[in-house]
Amino acid sequence: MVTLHSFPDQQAILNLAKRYPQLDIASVETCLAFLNTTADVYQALDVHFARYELSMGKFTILMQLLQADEQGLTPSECAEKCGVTRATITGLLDGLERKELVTRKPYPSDRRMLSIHLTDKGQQLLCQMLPDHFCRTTNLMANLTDTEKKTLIELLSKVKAGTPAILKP
Amino acid sequence: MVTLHSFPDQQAILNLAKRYPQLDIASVETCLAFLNTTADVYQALDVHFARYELSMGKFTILMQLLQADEQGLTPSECAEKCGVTRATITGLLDGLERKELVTRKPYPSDRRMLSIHLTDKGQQLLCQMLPDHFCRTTNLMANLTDTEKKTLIELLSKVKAGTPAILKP
DNA sequence: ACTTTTTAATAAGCTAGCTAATTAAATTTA
DNA sequence: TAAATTTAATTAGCTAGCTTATTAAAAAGT
Repeated sequence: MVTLHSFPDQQAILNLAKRYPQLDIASVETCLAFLNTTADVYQALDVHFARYELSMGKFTILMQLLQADEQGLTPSECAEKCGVTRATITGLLDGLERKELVTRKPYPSDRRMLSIHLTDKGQQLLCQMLPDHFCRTTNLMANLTDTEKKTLIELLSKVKAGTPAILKP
Repeated sequence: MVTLHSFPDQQAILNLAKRYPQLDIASVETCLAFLNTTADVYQALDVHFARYELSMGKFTILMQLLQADEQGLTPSECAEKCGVTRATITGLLDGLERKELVTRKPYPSDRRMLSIHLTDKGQQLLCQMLPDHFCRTTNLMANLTDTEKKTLIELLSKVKAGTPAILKP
């Protein structure tokens, strides 16, 4: 999980800007605000999921399985839907299986694959926690009006559109 | 690092909203937009820091040391400024020391403490990478006008203000 | 002056992410 | 039909975060 904060004060940014003309103060401040908010939100979410002895990764898999049909999902499908590698999914499923929240079943037509299903216990846990979960998610965003939520989504998509600039060689 | 994505489609959110009246669609969509943007930005930043054989945590420590005075920083001060535990700082300093970017020196007046300093090599690495780093940070935010950057900072601080709602028992 | 408590850094053990390699199974190629 | 290639899941090894415990050193209390 990410709890890293960065707290440079205004003076530190100004000092750096003197030495590095490439530093755009407004951009750096926006970036730092984003990273600091991320650290806080993730830390709070970790506490939240820990109440139910879950992590965000485990919870995400459970949610994907809740919405899957009777065939379940393969580990590869879980990896794709959750945006992590298959190796990571293996570890997460190990934990979920140990807690008896999911089962790994053979895939009928391909012995390389598995079919992952929610157990009754897993379904019950989600039923129990989702009201609380959605309440908290709603309250996380309660300080924003509906217009502000839309604005935030638009601005975040502009930030996201800038990520290739970091990846470029 | 966090690369977890969550990609529920519109229909999935609507289905859940039918079963869980606590689910506020606008809040969940805003939250998911935030988490997805976070995943992308962190993934891109990981690639960026990896070019210099660093991680965000290591880079943050180096930046704190760059701005420190001649006394350096203690590991405790690093932990506080970076927002992680002292145990985590120990591991990060191990890596930075192995790369000869920092040195651990005895603290003059208290043998429990250490004084951490940038090496010449560490300073040279920062001088070399910071122009590129600030260019990329500027480009990450280039799709936003200055007004939008200020708006984003304000909206993020409202999100951050909502984190106690997740922490509350 | 000695004992107790607190503090700093680290070690141990864990989770969750990654990459690369491995094994078994399916598909493709010749 | 057999060999070669590709795929799915896992394993191994790593990093970076955490908590808890440990050890050495300083501070506080008696």
